[in-house]
Amino acid sequence: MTEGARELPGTREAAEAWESLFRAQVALMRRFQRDDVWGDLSIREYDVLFTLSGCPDGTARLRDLGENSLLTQPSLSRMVERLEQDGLVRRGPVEGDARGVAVALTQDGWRVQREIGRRHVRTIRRLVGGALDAQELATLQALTDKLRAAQAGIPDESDA
Amino acid sequence: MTEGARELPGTREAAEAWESLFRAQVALMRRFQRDDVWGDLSIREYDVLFTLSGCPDGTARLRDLGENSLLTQPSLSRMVERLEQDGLVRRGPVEGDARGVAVALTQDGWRVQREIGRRHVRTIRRLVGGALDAQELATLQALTDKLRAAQAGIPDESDA
DNA sequence: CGCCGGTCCATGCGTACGCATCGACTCTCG
DNA sequence: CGAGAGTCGATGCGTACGCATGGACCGGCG
Repeated sequence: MTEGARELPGTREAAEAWESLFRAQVALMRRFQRDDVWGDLSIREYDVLFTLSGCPDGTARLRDLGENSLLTQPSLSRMVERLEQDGLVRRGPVEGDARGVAVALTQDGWRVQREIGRRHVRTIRRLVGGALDAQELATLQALTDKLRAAQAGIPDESDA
Repeated sequence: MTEGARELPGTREAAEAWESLFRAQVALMRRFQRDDVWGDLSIREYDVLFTLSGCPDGTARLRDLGENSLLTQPSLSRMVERLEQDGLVRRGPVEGDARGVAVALTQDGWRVQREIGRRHVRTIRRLVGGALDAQELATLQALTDKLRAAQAGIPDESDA
């Protein structure tokens, strides 16, 4: 603490860590986007398929899909509509809640996700695995997992 | 290595680290977006102002701005056009290259960036600083800096 | 000097996005 | 059981986006 400014402890550290995290994500994302592995769909659409592929039966509620996405609810709703027209997902009712929409991967959806994922993971290995060793990767994963998990416990506004 | 699959060493570790990093970024970004600190401009527009605020004289070439952004060149071009109409930046010629466009923060641009930045950094401190301690933040920053820096040295295609 | 490939930014165009809102349904509570 | 608040997803509408392309300029080479 060499400055005289009455800065709350940890503010600079937090801001700089976030900026580094954000910039790293942007730099990698730019390269992933340029990568020629996405076929006909956008990286955001792939992300939805990927999320579904990690859900039981490749199925999730529209609402739950939105939790892991930066898209707004209307945008996600229309994206799923397009994915259904492309035959990659199917929309159906939710057991026990007539408001809900269940989104499920079709056979084609599984296949497309697997094919793109296989190519994509190769790029990840090259760009991420080529930058950090196994120990560093484990540490990075632990820290970002912790960072993400903690968000659930922090309220929207701090002014108690 | 307990699996029989012929998986290249480090592939899973790299993929899992990237997914954790990505999800953490999405989770934080969602909360930042909901945060009521952005005034009239989008988070992407603020990011441009923030980048400019870290450049000498608050000035950068359009091309260089694009390097730190996920936006395409045409989108960035039009965003800067809007920011100029809003009086936040000024476009001018580049010394020694008549093709280039220099983007500079105006007085209003500096002020708006500072005001939003001040509020935003408070949220960062709460959500990021509230999740990791100083040591962890330093480690996270070091790893993501290294990850980002390494991208410059990795070619687009690996198939030599 | 004149040409030619490469770079930099702008523009036409179709599409996906976010915001506001709506209709349908669920849940709570009197 | 019925009313009102809350949740979930769809839709109208204006706008920002990405893709393809164009025009201006730079740099190298004959």
